[in-house]
Amino acid sequence: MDLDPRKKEVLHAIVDDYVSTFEPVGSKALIERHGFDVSSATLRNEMADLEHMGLLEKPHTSAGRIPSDKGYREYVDSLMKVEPLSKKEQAKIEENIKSSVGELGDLIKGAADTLSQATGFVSLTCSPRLKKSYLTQLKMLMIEPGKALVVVVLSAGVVKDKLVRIPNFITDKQIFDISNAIEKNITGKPLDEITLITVSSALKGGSDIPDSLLNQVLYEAYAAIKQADRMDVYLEGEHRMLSLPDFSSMGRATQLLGSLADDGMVAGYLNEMEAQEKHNQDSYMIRIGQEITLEGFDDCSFITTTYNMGDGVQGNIGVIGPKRMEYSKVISQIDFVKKNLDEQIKIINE
Amino acid sequence: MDLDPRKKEVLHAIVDDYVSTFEPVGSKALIERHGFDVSSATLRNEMADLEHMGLLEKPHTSAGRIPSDKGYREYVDSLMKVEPLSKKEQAKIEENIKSSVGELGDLIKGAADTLSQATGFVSLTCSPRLKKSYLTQLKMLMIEPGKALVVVVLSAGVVKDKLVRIPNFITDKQIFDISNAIEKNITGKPLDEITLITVSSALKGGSDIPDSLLNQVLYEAYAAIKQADRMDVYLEGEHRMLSLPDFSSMGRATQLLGSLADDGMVAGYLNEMEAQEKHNQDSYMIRIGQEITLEGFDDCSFITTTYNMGDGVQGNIGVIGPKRMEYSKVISQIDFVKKNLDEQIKIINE
DNA sequence: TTTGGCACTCGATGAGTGAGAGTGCTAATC
DNA sequence: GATTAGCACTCTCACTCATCGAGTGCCAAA
Repeated sequence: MDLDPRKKEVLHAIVDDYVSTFEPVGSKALIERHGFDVSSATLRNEMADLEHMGLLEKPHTSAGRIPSDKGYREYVDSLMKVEPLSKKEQAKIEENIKSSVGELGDLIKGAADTLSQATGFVSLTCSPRLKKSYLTQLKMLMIEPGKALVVVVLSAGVVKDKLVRIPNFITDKQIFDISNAIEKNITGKPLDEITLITVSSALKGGSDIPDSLLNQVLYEAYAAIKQADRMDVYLEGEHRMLSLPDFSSMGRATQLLGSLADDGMVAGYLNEMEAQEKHNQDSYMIRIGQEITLEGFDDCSFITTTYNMGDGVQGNIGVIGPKRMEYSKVISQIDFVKKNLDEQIKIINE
Repeated sequence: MDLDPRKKEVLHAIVDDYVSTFEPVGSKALIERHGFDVSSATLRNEMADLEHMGLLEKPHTSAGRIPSDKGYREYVDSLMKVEPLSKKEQAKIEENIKSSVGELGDLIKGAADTLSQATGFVSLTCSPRLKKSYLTQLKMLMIEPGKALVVVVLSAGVVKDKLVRIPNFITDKQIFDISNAIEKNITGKPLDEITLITVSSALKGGSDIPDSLLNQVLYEAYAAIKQADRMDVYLEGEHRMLSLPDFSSMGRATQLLGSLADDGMVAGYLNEMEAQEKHNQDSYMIRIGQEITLEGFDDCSFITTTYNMGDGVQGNIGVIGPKRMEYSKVISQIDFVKKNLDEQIKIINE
């Protein structure tokens, strides 16, 4: 979109104003608050132009203008300048994240909490897609007769486990042997290339256990491996959306929280988003208003980026907020949280 | 509270009416809908009496009556009759719970989802208090140099694990020996009697690892054991509260969801409730309105019961709903979900 | 103890009104 | 050709006011 400089200024000013006041911006207000040295009539003409171009809208005839989805998009793509957070805000985020020590899961949860608190919106984290990471260890541990714990260790130090049932009279020693054999078979293979056949091959016949029982154990091991790839989406701070004027009508609020409650839907959309822009990894994915194809998110924006777990394994972190948000600030916040998270993960992993 | 029979009838009718209509109940409505064969004036007198006794309230002078917290309490304690669910409802719940197969965690989550869906309120589950359960196994598994997985197995078949850091040059074999020694030391002990000293005793000096490093490993093992006792509260269906007329004012809704977002607070209160009525295990704990000492739950009720994991280990399951609820029905629903959950857990554990 | 009658209270509803903010358009001006 | 002043017009919002109806409390009679 090619706008002459003044139109850019006007759009910029209207977005800024609307975001901070949540009130349609009129030509007079624009002069008062932004020191344009032209008359209100001139601005009215500019605004009418911007409206024809689809960048602004009017809620009704005698109100000021608000940015359209396209207007926000233009603002995000070409107008805004992302500035770093103040020292104070940085310190708060740093402190928050550092205090959520412990395991990886706690750390990510802590980052999500921090992000939601900082932005006042819903934060979203998604466990890394592990399809491409490879398996480094597989252990099966007898818990009691008939029950074993399968521990799957992946590259990037990710550990997953699953409690499975096995035939009752399989012994400690047998499980140990089986898991060693499986491990030998599949170590180093990317997760998405492991099939039940890969798991089983080279095992049958080499054991003193009847095939049918062995198959059961193998299947459980295989299921545990596949489950490691489960995509976990975690949303935090849903209630914060209720305090926003954007969702102060009960209807909208109900609908939004209802949609958010369906983790699976959000996870699916995240996947879709990622497929759309595979090119620029490590940068931001932004979806504004109706660009979001999910029902009920017309007044929202998604902003996500990736965090790094090493070995190229990446998860997602970001926010879901009202489309009327301070994009530049929110992006800084996400960016800073992400950096801190990356750092802490590195420390955990050595 | 000793009420003459007609007062009982009147209170019963008012609670029923108010719960289903959410409108203050007047003397006329009472006659129309409940076929009392006395005049409205008589009922007015009865209602005035019940109000003096603190069982009813008036929102304002010219409105009907609504039950007070004390009124609901009387209703719950002496008036209502709990009736079994219809076959249809039973079937739906059964089906729902059976479809959430997999690990214990999935099962409990599934039960919570089912309960929330059936009642339309927030469901609440809490992992069992494990203080009194004893340790049956402890294994440490080397993941990579410097990292080990501690697997803690408790009575009732509960398995917990934690990824810990250990000194870099401790070997596979050493970890194996240490975990065996610890296991020997504490197997059979109740969780709350295990201290760092119990874990360490009889180990020092008996190994070729320097004490300071050994201590680090022991401490991590101890931390993993202690963490097994972590009380996990899971709330599901918060958004459903928004659809209830009871919380249709934005202010109340915001406050309620804000409070619910603090899992820790709810967990703490649950503990407190349990301490108060240790006598009648396996039955219901009900808290109505202001009986709940947490801020912001004046219009809510908690109803919880316990589910059984075997060996006397019990977790909690229940709902948080508006105090204006069909208590008898909700109790039946909780009861039925609990029974199904108990059954499924038994199947998982054999 | 119950009942009919009556005056009174109070919230909800809806119509009417005026103020205020903002627009688009036209004609004059730079 | 771009800018501006002026003006008629539109639409929302807040406020007032009157009315309606459901429900109460109380009193006197049955």
